[in-house]
Amino acid sequence: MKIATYNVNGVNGRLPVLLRWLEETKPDIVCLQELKAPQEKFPEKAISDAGYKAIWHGQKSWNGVAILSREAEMEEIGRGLPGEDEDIQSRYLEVMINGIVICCLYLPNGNPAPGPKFDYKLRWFQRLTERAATLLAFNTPVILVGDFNVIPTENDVYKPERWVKDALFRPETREAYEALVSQGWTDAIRHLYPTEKIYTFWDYFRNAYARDAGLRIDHFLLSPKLDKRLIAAGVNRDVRGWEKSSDHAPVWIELLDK
DNA sequence: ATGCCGTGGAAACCACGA
Repeated sequence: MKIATYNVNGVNGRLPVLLRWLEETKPDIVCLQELKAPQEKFPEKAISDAGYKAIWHGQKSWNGVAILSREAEMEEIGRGLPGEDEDIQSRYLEVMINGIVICCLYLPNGNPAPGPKFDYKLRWFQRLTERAATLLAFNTPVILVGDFNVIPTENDVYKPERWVKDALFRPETREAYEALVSQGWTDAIRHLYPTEKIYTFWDYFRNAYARDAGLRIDHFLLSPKLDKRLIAAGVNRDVRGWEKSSDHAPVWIELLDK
């Protein structure tokens, strides 16, 4: 079973690229972030014609997450993170597929930091960590997947010294990520590739992709025991080089079917 | 050190992203 995540940066503007990538790689489950489309403007027909069922949580202009499934039935558990009633940003969607809880997330960017946006990022992170603990307590397989907007370590960025004051790499952010992971989660990419330079995002500016000036900010966190089913993982780097690409590349993992 | 590009929505510019 192949599961992928892709921050599309606009699901409608990205539709040709998204459909080509789905056709070429045929993941079984897909988590999308940054739909940038209201609920009624999600391209349901095109996704359906491509062979995928979809559940999505849209929002006008910003954010938005979706989960697609090619064959397996998919049941929604919930949308939005508990813990802050006034939070109306569409950044979290939770479904059950094949006995696995899939949590598709788009963690706030948090810049400029410090400031209210960074405070929101840290609050959101705390809520995610609480939800993650709740899910772990059920002892069912869970995957936290998506755009975390976190550079976990110096090995996950082309030039760490340039990012130390950035909301993606500040100590508070890395500590929050470490606190979450230490609940017992496995960072799938790092589990298989402990030391390699692996990036999932390259800025549109300054020829970043050609220079390989990238960041690793899209992650799969696997609940205990699920790591034993992890057989492969990678980044579809070439997609970042396609015409009209997102600034993120798709990331994928392959799990042993149970 | 930097929003230089890209997207969406509204309005012919601006907010926002990382």
